[in-house]
Amino acid sequence: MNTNLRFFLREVVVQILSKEKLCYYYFSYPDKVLFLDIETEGLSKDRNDITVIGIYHQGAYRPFIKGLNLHRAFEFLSVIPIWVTFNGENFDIPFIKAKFPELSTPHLHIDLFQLTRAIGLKGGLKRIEKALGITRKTEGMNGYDAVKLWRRWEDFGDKSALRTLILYNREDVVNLKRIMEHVGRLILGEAKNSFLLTLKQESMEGL
DNA sequence: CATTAACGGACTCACTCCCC
DNA sequence: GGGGAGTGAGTCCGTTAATG
Repeated sequence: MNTNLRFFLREVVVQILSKEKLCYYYFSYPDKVLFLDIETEGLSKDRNDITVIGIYHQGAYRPFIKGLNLHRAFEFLSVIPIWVTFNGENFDIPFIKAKFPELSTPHLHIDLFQLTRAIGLKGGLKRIEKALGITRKTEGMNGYDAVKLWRRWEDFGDKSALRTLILYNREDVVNLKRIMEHVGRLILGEAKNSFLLTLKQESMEGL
């Protein structure tokens, strides 16, 4: 086997194992996993602030709101080592780092954006929810609506806007778990099948 | 040996996608 | 609208094979 081919195969194995490993840890340590989704005032972590941090941990959803209790999210984020996000690598975590510079990053970060792509599920969170048959009360809303809802709360004290924003964030973060369960079972199932297939082929060759 | 075409890897660049 | 990652098309360059 030439060097390039060997290098390529090793990369493939590492890729497969890393996906599998993330899912393995997810299912092995459910009490050490939190689902995280933030809402912000805009897209720039330098210019815009976090408005809501939604954390779903052991079946309980907790919203942390700017101006009320946002800093208390730190207590969860600093203690729970496995974080599950959607596109968090490029969005949520840079914002969190900017907000809490003293916070160490998660020991294990599962970015569902990468895992869903890896299994051929294309698109953003909302599109993937649809593909998996997941419905929501805040159907049709997007992140920019979340910005506008926050402005209504902050500028006019509109409590219903804040309630809708929290509901939107709750559905985002709870649906992360449903997607994670689906993707995780699929990846670990595939890994198990490919392992069994290899065993079967090897035993056939032995005959 | 010299030339040329064909091929493939490496690289760039523009574009798209994703989060709010 | 900000910014990072992925993707696909286009380009360049080195290697190889074919041919005179």
